[in-house]
Amino acid sequence: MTSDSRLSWKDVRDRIHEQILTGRYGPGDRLPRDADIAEDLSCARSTVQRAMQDLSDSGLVERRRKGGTRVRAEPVTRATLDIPITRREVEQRGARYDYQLISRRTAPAPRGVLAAFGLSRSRPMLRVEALHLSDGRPYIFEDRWICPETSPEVRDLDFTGQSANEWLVLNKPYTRLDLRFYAISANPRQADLLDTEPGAALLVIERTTWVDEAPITTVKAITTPGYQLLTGT
Amino acid sequence: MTSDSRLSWKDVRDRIHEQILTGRYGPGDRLPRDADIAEDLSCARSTVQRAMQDLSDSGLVERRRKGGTRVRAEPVTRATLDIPITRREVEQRGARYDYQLISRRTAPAPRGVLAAFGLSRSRPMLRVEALHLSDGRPYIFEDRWICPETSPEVRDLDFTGQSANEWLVLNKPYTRLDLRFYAISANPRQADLLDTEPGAALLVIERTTWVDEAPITTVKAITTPGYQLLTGT
DNA sequence: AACGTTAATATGTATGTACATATTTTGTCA
DNA sequence: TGACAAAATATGTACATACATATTAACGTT
Repeated sequence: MTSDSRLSWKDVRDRIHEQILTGRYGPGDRLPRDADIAEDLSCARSTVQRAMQDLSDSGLVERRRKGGTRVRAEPVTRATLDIPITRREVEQRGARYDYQLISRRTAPAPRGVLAAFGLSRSRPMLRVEALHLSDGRPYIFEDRWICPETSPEVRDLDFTGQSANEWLVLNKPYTRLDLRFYAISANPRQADLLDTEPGAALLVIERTTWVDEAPITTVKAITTPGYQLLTGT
Repeated sequence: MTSDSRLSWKDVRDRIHEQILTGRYGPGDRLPRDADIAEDLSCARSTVQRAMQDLSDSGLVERRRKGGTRVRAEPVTRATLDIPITRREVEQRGARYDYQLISRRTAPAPRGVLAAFGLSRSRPMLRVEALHLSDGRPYIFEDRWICPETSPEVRDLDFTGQSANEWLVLNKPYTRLDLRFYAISANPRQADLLDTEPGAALLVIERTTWVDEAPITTVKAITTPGYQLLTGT
């Protein structure tokens, strides 16, 4: 990758990956130590280290100090998921984006919300319901709770122009994120809002964020029928 | 992290992360070059590089040669998803795992399967339908197509004892993976297999894998009602 | 002003060395 | 034999240096 003579860490990674692919090393097998591989390929140990780091990140291999490196015995399917701001998601599909605030009011957080945050005692939070539209048709309905103790600014925001989704993602970076996906049957209200039939199967993307243990927001993004969430490109 | 005097790359990363959190650098802003940060913190540039690499991987920051480092203007919610082998998933919940082969036969791959692989002309593939059970109750129904040209071994496997899920994950590492999630309404057959009502909302996890452009398998994992897919721990 | 070439520059990579850290292994003593 | 301490060891990190590479900025020519 770097030059034609020197070995790049990606070359080393691919080499080892291939040896795993071809069965040279099977699940649970121990690989040679970095230093030996480095000598074998006549490159620096740090180059092997970088390659191994990547293989470890991708879940193919497990490394432990003194224990060495071994191929994962119980492999997992690991993927990275990118969820953009909804506006951007719509626009990137070449559609026109619209946003509609449905409700915004403060109320004591219900049990489900407290559970998502891992809180025990109840407290008032800001609930924002909104609809994202693609080419004028409902796209995602979001039901969001925001903790005003962590984000006092929200008291002065009405979320009519800019969605809470966008404002939070732009202004409230998080240190911890929980994501969950599941399917629900549309209840009458959801069906009405999303312009579909009650009972329709809907994918829900639930997201909860914190800054250092302090809860920021939790949101249920209820998608329209047929919505698909993809990995990669 | 390393010692008490020297600065570890995680320290540097957290420091910069915090400066982004506190608004010292906002979306789109350009950060100082690595070398300057290194001098500021009196550490090596490679330490800053390592920290920046991590911030870049986590989607918080974008780096371009000569262009420098800047805070992502359109942030994304990035998460890593680990999908274990179904057997292990069940066992880790403390439940008993059972597996039931429903059908195994060769047939021309339908359009949807060819589309998933990105193939144009049809060809025969092995279809395997199976049920994973948790404590004797249906857990996931998998509808899988395997390309026998890429994995000739499957011709001699009956998948009665070991599931195709497990065999493939253990023996067929992939180089490319596509994942998609969506919701469906159970049709009568699915409802019957999963012991639920027709019309129930079900989460579907669709997975397609390749080795270097050669298709391995594509599978629809149709989960039981209430199933949730989580990130992190 | 428009365009293509050249220089400048910030990040990316490779290397060697020196320690740090987490485990395992070994050794010792009761 | 068993428990605990000490040595051995493989990975992890930090640093300094040298070069590679991609991209922007500068510059001159038409």
